[in-house]
Amino acid sequence: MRRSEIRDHLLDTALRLFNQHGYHATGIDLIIAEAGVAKTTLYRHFETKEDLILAALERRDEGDRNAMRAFVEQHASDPVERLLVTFDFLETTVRDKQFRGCIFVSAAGEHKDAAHAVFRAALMHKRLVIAYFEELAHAARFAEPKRIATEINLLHEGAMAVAQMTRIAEPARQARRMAGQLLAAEERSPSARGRRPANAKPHLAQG
Amino acid sequence: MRRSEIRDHLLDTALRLFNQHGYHATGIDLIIAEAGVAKTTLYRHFETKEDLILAALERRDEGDRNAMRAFVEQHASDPVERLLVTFDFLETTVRDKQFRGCIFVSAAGEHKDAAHAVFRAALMHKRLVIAYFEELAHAARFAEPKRIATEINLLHEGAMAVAQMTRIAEPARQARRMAGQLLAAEERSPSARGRRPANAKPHLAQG
DNA sequence: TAAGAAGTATACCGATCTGTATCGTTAGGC
DNA sequence: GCCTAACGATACAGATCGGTATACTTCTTA
Repeated sequence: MRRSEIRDHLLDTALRLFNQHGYHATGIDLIIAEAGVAKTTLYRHFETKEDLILAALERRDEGDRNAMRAFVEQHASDPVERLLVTFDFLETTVRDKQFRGCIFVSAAGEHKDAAHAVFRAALMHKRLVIAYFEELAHAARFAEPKRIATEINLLHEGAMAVAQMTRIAEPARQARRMAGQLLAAEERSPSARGRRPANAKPHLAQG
Repeated sequence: MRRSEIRDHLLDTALRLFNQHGYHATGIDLIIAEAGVAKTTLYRHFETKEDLILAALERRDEGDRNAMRAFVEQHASDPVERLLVTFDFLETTVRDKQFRGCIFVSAAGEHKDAAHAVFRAALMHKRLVIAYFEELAHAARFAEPKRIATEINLLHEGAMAVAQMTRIAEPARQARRMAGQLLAAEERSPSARGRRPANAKPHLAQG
């Protein structure tokens, strides 16, 4: 392994173990053993375990949001449909056999102080995801894109929490159907309704 | 403190600290210090820390579900309204300044192995809550009470996850409005529709 | 009221935790 | 090709973890 790759390899290994066992339950010794590097090397890249966690969350934040954007742009062009397609992306996430809940919610759950850097990093991820939903809701010309975004986000969070316990992908599909039902009843700007009547898209109600 | 009260006092102290700091981050020494008992006493009541966690979750499971039942029965008699009132109970929960996320989701998040006793205890709580929702959905004569129950549950989980991060109560109200919107569009058995037309209850759509 | 169960206080155990120190080796940029 | 920074390996420090042992005291109850 080239030296320039070590940092990312450490982050990926740590993310895998944090997801598998949790943050407190994953020791530094396990991380370096799984990554196959010396402890000195880890502490040359990251000052403390908390720094490692923060860097790992940052990496995952970027990766996840980029992946969602790419998935959405590839699977739908209609802006309303794009909001629903985010649930298809979610389904691919929870369908992974290694899925054990949202790592950001888990991170906040193990660092519950709202002033803690790890909590704030997790919160920032959620805010950026909601901002993306709002961007989609705005493009779809919904009358209240902010509210639509938080509703979509609430359904995402619910599906992930349920899937964390049941370890099945159905909650993601159920959340998609619920979102379709709700969006079909939402007001959109006249120009949007003119081009695409809100009640004329069966996929909206059927998810 | 009477000796018969010590066990419950230990469980309440442990629950408070688990909620405040998490399960791994809460040490035995802190629990006994906060409870004001000797370590020997704790280990006379609970064989291991895991046993303490399990007993604490069990206590909280019973308390929470009883509280929700009592709240619902006190605040609504109409069976559809009762499903929505569960979100008012949720709002009282997340409005507590000490709310830091669902302790069962956090427990599962820190004990991610689906075969782990703590994970299974958390899962059992969720199943019992869904069973109660199904009971309410059945009483409301919805055509698919099982699906309705899981949808209500998904909204509950979403609201709790969002409130865990934002530390505000609004997600609970938003989830109630979403539930009202969804239930208003649901089919109910003829006798139910005969007595109470599904589309004639404005509170359903407005939450 | 006497006996026994359960409480307190404290010292201790071995394991594990994060993080550091030491030192020989290796790889990459000039 | 050489110099230096980064690597691997290992030992270790100091704190904390869950859990036990011991010795003394207090409450409960038959």
